[in-house]
Amino acid sequence: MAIDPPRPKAMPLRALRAFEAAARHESFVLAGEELSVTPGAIAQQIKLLEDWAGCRLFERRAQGVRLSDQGRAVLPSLTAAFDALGASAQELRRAGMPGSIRIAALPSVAQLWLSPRLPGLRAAFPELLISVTALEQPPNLQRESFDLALFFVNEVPDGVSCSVLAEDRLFPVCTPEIARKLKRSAGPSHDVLLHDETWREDWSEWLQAARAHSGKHRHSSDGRSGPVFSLYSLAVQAAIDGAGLLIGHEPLVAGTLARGRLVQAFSFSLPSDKPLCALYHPKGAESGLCKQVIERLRTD
Amino acid sequence: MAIDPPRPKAMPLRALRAFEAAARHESFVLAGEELSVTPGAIAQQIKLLEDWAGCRLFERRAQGVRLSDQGRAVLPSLTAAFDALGASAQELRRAGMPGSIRIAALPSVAQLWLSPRLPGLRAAFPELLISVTALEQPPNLQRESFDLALFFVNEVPDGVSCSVLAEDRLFPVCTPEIARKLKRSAGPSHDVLLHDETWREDWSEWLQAARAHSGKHRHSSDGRSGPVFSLYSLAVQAAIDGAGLLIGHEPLVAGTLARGRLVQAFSFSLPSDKPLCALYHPKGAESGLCKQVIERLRTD
DNA sequence: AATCCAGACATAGAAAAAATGAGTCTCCGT
DNA sequence: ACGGAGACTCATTTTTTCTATGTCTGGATT
Repeated sequence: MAIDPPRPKAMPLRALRAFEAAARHESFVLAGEELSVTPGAIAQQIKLLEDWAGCRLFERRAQGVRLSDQGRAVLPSLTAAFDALGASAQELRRAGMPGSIRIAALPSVAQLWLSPRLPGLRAAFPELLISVTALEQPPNLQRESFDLALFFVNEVPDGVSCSVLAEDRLFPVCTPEIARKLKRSAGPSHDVLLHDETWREDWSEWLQAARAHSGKHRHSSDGRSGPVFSLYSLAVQAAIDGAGLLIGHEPLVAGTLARGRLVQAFSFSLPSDKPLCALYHPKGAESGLCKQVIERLRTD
Repeated sequence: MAIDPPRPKAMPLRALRAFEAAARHESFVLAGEELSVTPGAIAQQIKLLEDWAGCRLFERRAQGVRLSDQGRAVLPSLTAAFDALGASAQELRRAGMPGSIRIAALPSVAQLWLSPRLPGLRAAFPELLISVTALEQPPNLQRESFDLALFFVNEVPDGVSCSVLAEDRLFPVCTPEIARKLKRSAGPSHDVLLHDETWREDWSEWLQAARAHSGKHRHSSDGRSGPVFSLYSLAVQAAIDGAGLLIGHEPLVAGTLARGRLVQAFSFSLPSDKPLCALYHPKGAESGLCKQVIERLRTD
């Protein structure tokens, strides 16, 4: 009669977090990215949790993992629990640093859109401590300690508020000199196409839409050739330096266009379905402040 | 302009758990006991969290800690979040081991009350896997993986169901030989009093109540003298061996009394306000099974 | 007033947990 | 058949967490 087996171990918190992320993405690679660890670390945590729980949480397949029924059953409540935990933690953190606002933004947005507006923002809220962090992906506002996220998005997770700052339109831009040359050749057939790492399909999409629209703008490479920049602002700089044609995102190149350093190369512009949005947590203690900041940014 | 500070670290889960426990108890010592670590470990985790959040969570005083306002503000939601997390984790674990029931019980209850009933229970539920763990304190059923907890309690935490298995009464017990001797001396004035570690006040309380009731039963030591046993079952065994007088808890000595090994030494018995209860989580997947088991135990 | 004591703290060192890195395997799609 | 993506394992390294020990503080006790 098994009296007194060792007291069952407390739930493995990190393993639960790893599982929650992995289950949500149905991928160890993506979970690893979310938590900033390697996929191997996720795999180990999952194994740990499987041992603790006594059942398989994922079906392993060569091309990825698939959530087991048991795993699927608890995922919603687990996610809700971690969101609640995140909310509490953020509440704590905000209590610790009142009168400050943490902004997350796409690197290109931070540099090309937000940066010029920061002086005005500081002037409008002199007491406010502003910090800006560049992220490739929108953070989970329920979990991570940002008050405001500036990204191009078209769908918003539950429990997050969204305010559109600017619509996005795609069109090729280049220096005025190159534009004059293009006037004669009627299309970018053989010109250098500049690309951004995170928007590699921009040229393909624009070319396809432009052809459908006007029959023109055939390009030899179908929009895949040319140098790729890891930061959009570098690509913009290259375009300013006359290195070739870049697909401009309207909110990001507006300033440069206004200063005449770049011009719209062709009249066709492709509306994007992902406007530049300000995302924020409506329950955040600073959400009133947040709204004021957004209003200021939008009207700047 | 501080672009791109290092990405803020994810919330420190263990530190949050430590804080939640410490805040709930307003004591690092108790929190340490709950989590099975030293108070120093709790203090370190708290410091970590304070650094992360950027504010003091406790006021330190020589005689203990006092929760700060910020800390107090988040405690309810934090507790709720961890309860939710615990519920999810337990759900996972139950999925992993269906058809089993984990019982936590006071060591004395496990040995003296539950043990004799286990064969009957196994007979009634042949397929059921039963595990029994002895604990000094009732576990938090929201967090720990027990389906059923058997303890003497008079108040039940929120969200936990309680079924009374037996009322408790306190009265001195001893061997029949000693009882005969006592008949002549009219009270336990100079006899050896046996004590249990976790119920050290039993003798004092019984003596006080007995004196108030009948004016008799004065004891030279006021109920503080005599050997102390770390397990009640050892004290019972000592009493059976004629080592002295022990305060019997009715549900725990009923069997021994029935077998005639011990007898009630004096007629006065003190009703306890803490009946022997079966605690269980009403939302547990196995709670139907749980109720059947309780019913079986109660009628045994 | 002197002493005791409980509880919190700091530090160093030990122990445990987690993460990495490299190499392997398996299936999918070409 | 081949290449690639994704996950696995295992050994190693790094980080985190815990303990052990001694100190300090302020209320309670004598």
